[in-house]
Amino acid sequence: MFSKATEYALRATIFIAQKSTPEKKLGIEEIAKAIDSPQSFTAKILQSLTRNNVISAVRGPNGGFYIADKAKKLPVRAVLQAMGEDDVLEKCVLGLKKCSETQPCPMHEQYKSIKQQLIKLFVTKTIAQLADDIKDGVVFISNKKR
Amino acid sequence: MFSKATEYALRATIFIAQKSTPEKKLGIEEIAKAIDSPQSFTAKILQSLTRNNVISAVRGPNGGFYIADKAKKLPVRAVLQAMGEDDVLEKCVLGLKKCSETQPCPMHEQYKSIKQQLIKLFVTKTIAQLADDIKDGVVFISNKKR
DNA sequence: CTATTTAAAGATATATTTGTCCTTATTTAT
DNA sequence: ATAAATAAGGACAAATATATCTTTAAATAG
Repeated sequence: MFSKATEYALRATIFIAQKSTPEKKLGIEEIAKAIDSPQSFTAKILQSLTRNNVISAVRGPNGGFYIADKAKKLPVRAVLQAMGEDDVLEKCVLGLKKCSETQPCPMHEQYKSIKQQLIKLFVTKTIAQLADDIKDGVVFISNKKR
Repeated sequence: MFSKATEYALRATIFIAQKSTPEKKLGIEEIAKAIDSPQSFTAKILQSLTRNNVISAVRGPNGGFYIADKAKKLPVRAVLQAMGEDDVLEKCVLGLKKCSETQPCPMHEQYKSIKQQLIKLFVTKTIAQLADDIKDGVVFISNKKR
C-alpha cells in the first residue's frame, strides 16, 4: 500500500513518540535498530519528517530526535503528507485521473466506502494514540523474528 | 495502492471483457489506446495475463486478445494474482512481517475490518460484473481528458 | 576555544519499475 | 509456398525508489 520509505516513516514516528521526550532524545542508530530499517536511509526519512515538523531534531552531544507533545496530536495522515504519499488514500483503484462521483470507474461505487474508512482512520487516529497502545503493551512494532 | 503495471492490467482486462469475444478479438494497439497506457509496456502485461489464463491471445491475422466466458467469472483478485501483487490486500500497513492477530501492530485492530472489506471486494467482484457496468453505461474507464 | 557528538546535506551506488525497440514465432490469407 | 499480420520474447534504456558513504554544520562539554 505504501512505499518502504513511508512504512519506515510511520514506524519511526510511532517509536519516537513512544520512547522519546525533549529531555530524552533518541539517536538515529537506536531508532533504525528498533524499527529494523536501514540506518542511513532512515536518516533521510527523518530529515523529511523534521522539515515537515512531524518530529524534531537537535544536533550535537545529547542531541537526537524527539516529538513534541503538540506534534503527537497530529493525525497519522500527517506522516503520509510529510512523505508526499498522501494521495494513496484518495487514488482511484484503477489509476484513473478523472475517476469521480460523476465519472466513476467500475470499482468506484463499491470502493467508495472503503476509501472513506481508510481516510477516516488516518485522520482521526493520532500519533499519540498509536504510541500509547504500544506503551500499554497491547501492541508491537518490532519487525525482528523472535 | 497498486503499481502502474497492475493498474494497466486491471483496466486492460476490464476493457477486453467489455469489448471482445472469441470471434472479435482486440489488438494491442486498440487496447493500449482505449485504456491510455504505453503500448509496448502493456504488451508485456498482457503476456503475463495470458500466461496466467486471465485472458487469451491468438497470433496471426485476425488474432488478438479476448477473454473466455469462463475467465470472465474470475474474481478481480485473479488479475492481482497474475501480476504478483496479490499481497497488497493482506499486507500490514506499517510493513511488519510478523504483524498478526497475536502480535498486532498499532494500526492492526482498526485496519482489520477495512482490510477484510478490501479482500471481500476483490474476491466477490468478478471481471464480468465490472465489464457489464461499463456496457450498461453507468461507469467509465477512459483516462483521457474530455 | 577545542574537541567531540550528533543530525543535515550531498554525492554516489544499487535495485526495481516503467518503458521502448527489435527480432522471433505463429497463424492466416492468398 | 509465400507474404502479411499479429502476439511472444529478449535486449536495452530511462526513471524512480532504495540504500550507502562522505563531508559539513551545529551544539555541547570540557
